[in-house]
Amino acid sequence: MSTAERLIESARELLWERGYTGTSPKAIQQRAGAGQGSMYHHFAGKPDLALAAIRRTAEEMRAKAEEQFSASGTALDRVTAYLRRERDVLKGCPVGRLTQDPDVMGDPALRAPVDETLAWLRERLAEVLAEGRERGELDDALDPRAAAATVVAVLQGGYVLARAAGSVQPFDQAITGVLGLLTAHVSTICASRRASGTGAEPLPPLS
Amino acid sequence: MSTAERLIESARELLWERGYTGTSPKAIQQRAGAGQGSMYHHFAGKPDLALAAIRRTAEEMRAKAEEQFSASGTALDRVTAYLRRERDVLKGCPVGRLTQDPDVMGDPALRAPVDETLAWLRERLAEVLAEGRERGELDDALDPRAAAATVVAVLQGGYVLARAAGSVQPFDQAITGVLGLLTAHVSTICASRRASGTGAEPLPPLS
DNA sequence: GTCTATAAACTGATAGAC
DNA sequence: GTCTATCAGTTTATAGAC
Repeated sequence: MSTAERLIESARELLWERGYTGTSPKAIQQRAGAGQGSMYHHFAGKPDLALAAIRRTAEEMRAKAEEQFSASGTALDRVTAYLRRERDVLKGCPVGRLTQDPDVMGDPALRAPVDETLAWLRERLAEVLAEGRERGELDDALDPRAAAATVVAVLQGGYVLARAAGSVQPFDQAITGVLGLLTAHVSTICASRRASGTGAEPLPPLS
Repeated sequence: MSTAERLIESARELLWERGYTGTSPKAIQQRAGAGQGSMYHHFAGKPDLALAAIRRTAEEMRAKAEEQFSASGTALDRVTAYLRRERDVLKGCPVGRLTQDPDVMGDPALRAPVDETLAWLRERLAEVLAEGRERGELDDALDPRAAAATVVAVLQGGYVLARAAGSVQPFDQAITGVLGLLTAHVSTICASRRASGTGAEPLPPLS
């Protein structure tokens, strides 16, 4: 791996672990095994290197999410696959955590990938949910945009709860909770079943 | 206000705006209008002052939440009041944001109030939801602990989305979304109504 | 109690040798 | 390209005058 690559990867790790303010150029250089001059040869400075790191992290995050979003199965299957995907829960979200960094949010260039990534996640999830509604998998009462924002928020907030507790338990509970709430919107067939006391039964396969 | 008080209040503001790592003793002193010696006379150092500030913020947060939790009305009324309460959305949660600060999470004393506050929020919300279920307001299918974790996560994640977007819109959408999902669990009466196409009507008053 | 002075380490960057 | 040297400013204190 080239020196520039090692610097970017080291910056990605440190930004995830310690944030922008908590990450010094020196720390990045040491982790990358590079000297001062080497870093300033490849990058204009800390913000420039951070931008490269943040862009790569954002890109990677979208690619991983798209794997679940574009998979086969019902809308709820895909949302469940996304939420239940293996994650480094206690490390938190490498993109979401940057929203707490005033120096990142104060720099339009650094902020843009953060903004775009979370906006893309909401849009893409809204599309998946809207598709599920059109197919008759999901209740018409469900607002795809609002539900999408809720799903992304549960994920971001789940990380916060897990880190505070030092345990994945509250994260898992939050995910379980929102999936349970979404299940109640799985077509009106489900609602009528629940009303007649047979809610525990699975739905029939899709046509 | 005494010098010690001014230092604590200044620390609270700066911890909210810039986090622990991003807040220097010098910045706290300047905002408080106090000298170096003054701060070190009243507090052992940055961690000690931060602890006083974090404890106060945590206490205030619990007190505000308890206002809504212990209010009158149905469980859903109280959860709605809590979620819809006026908030400084773009500033984020002064307690939740500390979970992103490795120096806070690495110090057991600083971490404790953060952990305890978010755990208390989940427990208290679970109690409110369990009470609503016992009263027959909420569906038996709803898991109070999971739903409570979801509600707190939506709040914490909503802040993240709002800060990323630079707008309260995704926060409001996430809240609207989770309240919409919860509404589907408002007693089985609601489910049968939705199944029969009269879901827009309000529920009858409680006995 | 509050102030100024001092200090060792770190931060973010530049200069110039190799 | 990579290195070491240097630097002005900041961070987190401590010391001691008032």
